Amino acid sequence: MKPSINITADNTIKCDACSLNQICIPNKLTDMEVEELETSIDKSIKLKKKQFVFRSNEEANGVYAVKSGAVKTSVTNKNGLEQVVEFHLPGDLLGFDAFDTGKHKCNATALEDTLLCRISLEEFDDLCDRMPGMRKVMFHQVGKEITHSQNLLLSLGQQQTDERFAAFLLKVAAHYQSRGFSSKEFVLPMLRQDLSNYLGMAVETLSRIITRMSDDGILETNRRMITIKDISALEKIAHASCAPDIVPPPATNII
Amino acid sequence: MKPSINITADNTIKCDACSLNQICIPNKLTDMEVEELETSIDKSIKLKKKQFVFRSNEEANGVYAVKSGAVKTSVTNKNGLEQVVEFHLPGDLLGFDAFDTGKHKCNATALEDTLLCRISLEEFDDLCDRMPGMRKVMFHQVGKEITHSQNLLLSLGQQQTDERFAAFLLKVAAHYQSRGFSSKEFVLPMLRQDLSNYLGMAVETLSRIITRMSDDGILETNRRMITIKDISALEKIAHASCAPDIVPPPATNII
DNA sequence: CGGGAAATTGATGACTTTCAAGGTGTGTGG
DNA sequence: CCACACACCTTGAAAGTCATCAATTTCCCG
Repeated sequence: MKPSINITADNTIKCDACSLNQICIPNKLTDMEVEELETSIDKSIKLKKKQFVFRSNEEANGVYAVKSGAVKTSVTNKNGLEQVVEFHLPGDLLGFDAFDTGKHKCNATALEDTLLCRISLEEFDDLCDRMPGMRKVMFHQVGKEITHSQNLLLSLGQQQTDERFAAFLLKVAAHYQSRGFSSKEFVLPMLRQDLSNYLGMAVETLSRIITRMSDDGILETNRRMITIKDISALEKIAHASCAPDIVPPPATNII
Repeated sequence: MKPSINITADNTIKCDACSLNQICIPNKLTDMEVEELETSIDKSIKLKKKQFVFRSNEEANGVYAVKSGAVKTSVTNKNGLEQVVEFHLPGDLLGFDAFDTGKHKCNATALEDTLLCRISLEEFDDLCDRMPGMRKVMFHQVGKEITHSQNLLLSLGQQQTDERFAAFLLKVAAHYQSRGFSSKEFVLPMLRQDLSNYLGMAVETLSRIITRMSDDGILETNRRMITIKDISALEKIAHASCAPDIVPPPATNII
């Protein structure tokens, strides 16, 4: 485990000049609101690989945005077993797991050297009170996290290992595409260990899946760089678990 | 699939007379707030087994509280595969999956004949604006759902089938105990099918686990009635997945 | 450049699913 | 009120998937 350092970096880039402003908090705010937000942000959080952003049961210090690098969030049971809950890439927010109790429910760890922006909880609360756009940010984020958890549950509960990995790749590809990057060629910033944990399988299983898909010409890998060669094959694998006799249930609601 | 009926029942019980008022919304409100809440509740929702409370992608009609019976919520993928997300017992709330977009993300189905109370979204929004207690209810509920999803993820990703079932039983037992009922003897209102789906295993696997635990004297079952005979054995099974060489990570935080 | 962590590969076997059949209970209609 | 049908649950046998263990290779960092 790396030592804890909280370096203060230079702090010159304003939100409206930040390359992430369309996918970060500002995209839901007016120019005036951004101006005000600006004064409340600590843009100097610098983390080295394996350092914690925050830890479970800890009093929350604020809400974070990933500027560069990557962060994983995970929960741990009393036996020390870890389950990775989400990977946070540039533009993603984290820290909302504490917004009801004030204490974090999961651990957040830097996967590589990472830059973060932070708003303190008090200021975030205050901004939520005064800015409708900020409440939108919060609702949107919490809804996103709930949806994410449900999808992951569906994946872990119902899909085979290769289906899960294919679906994961497609999700990451869509993520990068929506941010203007290549959806065919990208870096997976996490260890195989973390990814296999997230996908609910052994490292060896993940490794074998990747090898098999490479052999089949579906993708190419060079360490953490992934190149998708046959996206339709990937889609076919991701949706393989199709029960033939499923019919959509009729709409019998109470209202 | 049962037909859709929306019967209006008699509506005489006030919240402060309801046996669930300590575990339902009123427990976070002042007497005056309850008085006001009272006027906004439709207490007449009556569902038959297998009817939907609401369905995925549907415009949300409100927030619900289970008065009697039981409801399951589940998500479905494009292949029609279902994953049960949660079982809602008397006193539990549901409908918060729509609170950011206004549209539900999951299906909610009555597991047996069920009575519900409902507040419309508009009135809920309005009450949240005016009553601090109501915001507390919302935050608490959303936090609860996030925590629940994370725990279920941890369970599906890291535990063996019998560990998952044991942990589930202990959770239900704790739930009933906290509501003043027996923690040793209770009814599981859901089908084996739904429970096995929730726990991420085949029905047959669940059935075999139950049989084995009965043979081992850990529990007795009569259809849906469960009697826990040896709770410590159950706890031992639930926590079995203890890796011997896990040490708690040192506290290296950024703040 | 060397040590160690991370990733891959292979062999084996446990756990779980699947398929199939039988049993049990519930509810509905006569 | 009874009987029958159907849905639900249980049990058994066989097959597959995936985890585990162990060894090797690759790559990263100091």
